[in-house]
Amino acid sequence: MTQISTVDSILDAAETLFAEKGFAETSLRNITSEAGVNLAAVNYHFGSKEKLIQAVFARFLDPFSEHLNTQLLERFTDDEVQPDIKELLELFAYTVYAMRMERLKTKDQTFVRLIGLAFNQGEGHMLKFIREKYGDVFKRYMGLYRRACPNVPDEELFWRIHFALGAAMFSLSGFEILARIAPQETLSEPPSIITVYKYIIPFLVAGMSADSQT
Amino acid sequence: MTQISTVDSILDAAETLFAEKGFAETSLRNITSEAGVNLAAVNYHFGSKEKLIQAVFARFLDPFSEHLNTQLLERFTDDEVQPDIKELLELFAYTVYAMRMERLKTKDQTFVRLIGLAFNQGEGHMLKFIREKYGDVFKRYMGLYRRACPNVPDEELFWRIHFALGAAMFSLSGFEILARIAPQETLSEPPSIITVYKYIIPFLVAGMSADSQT
DNA sequence: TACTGTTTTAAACGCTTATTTGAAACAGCA
DNA sequence: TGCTGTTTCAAATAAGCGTTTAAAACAGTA
Repeated sequence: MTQISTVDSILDAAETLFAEKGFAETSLRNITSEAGVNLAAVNYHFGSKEKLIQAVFARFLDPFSEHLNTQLLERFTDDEVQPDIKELLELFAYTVYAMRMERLKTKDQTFVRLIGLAFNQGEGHMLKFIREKYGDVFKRYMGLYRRACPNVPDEELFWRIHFALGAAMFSLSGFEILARIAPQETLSEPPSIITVYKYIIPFLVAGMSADSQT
Repeated sequence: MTQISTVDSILDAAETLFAEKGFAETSLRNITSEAGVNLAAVNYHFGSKEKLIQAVFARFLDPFSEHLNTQLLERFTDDEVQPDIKELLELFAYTVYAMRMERLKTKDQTFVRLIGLAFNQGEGHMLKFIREKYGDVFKRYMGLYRRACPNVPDEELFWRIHFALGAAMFSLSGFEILARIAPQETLSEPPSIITVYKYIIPFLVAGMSADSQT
């Protein structure tokens, strides 16, 4: 067990607690006592609670968007070829999953829950922060769907992508609660979050490929 | 303009503010000053903030579940006929829309945002309250999907329904923000929340009807 | 009018919050 | 060792929170 810095233990604790309870419900005293550091450390190292929240997001969104971006440039270079919807969805899912694997102590649904929080209780400035920092990668990703679904008009495609985003975020971030009430196919196999990945891909592929509502 | 009671103005203000900012971020002082009533009125009429939250939910979920239930019993009585997925989705969408129409002052996405809050920051006891009060109607509704998708196993169908729920909740509750950045098909027609209803139905029908992941 | 129960009011309660402060502890270097 | 900049610490600050209280205002009835 290597010694980790004050900054990192604050980020670790904040990430976990934010994902579990939300921003407002998590106090700095919660975070610092969980991290085993002094209360004043947050304001010393980050300046304010607000900036701590942004730092938590930056820590996992930076590698996430970088990973996604390099994969996009690597695997979808040819402008002539029509990208495969399933491949696009799987790439995104795998990137989320890879981020999770990089830090073993983090729970499966932590990242998705944080993203959901940004949308639901960020009061705008959180989404603004995310859009400004990571908007370009997202736009490039959306552009590939544009090419993958040439028969779907721009407006409808925009909403379809957000339908997909919502489906994924809701089911993944609420996985722990939902898995408890979900029926199980086989008793031998305990329900893991992989199940959701397995089921959601064909669901979204079908939705994205549906005939347009002209 | 008819005079409304203290209780109702508290519920109105609480509903709006909760949907906008969440439970924890909305103080009783916010609510009572917005409602134009005394601070103590909340604890006098509702007992506590917690019970006020439940009252806000009950006020719109009671008529919602009743409307949905009567429609289900009315239109899907015959156990032999296989229900149509599109009809099931449209019934749900219409019920949400009808609840919105009943109270004109309420914003389009208020109800969906509240439901989303219950899932995201209810800390369990909110979902418990909803499940206990409205679980039966939801189960009956889910049972119809069971019959409508005979080739999809229970577990996969369960997740598909929650994918659909997530897609709807995310896009509807975030409509105001998303509509601002969405491309518009025709400039003549201003983007309304009806657009989302129009687009999401075929998306979800296709997803729910997709081949199972056996 | 006098008495009733209900509702509203202003003020206070005790507690938690984010943030600030100044001193103490620590590091690296002369 | 003595100095310097960085980091940690306990304590205090001011503000906001949900909730309670006791008195005032109100409505209905006898």
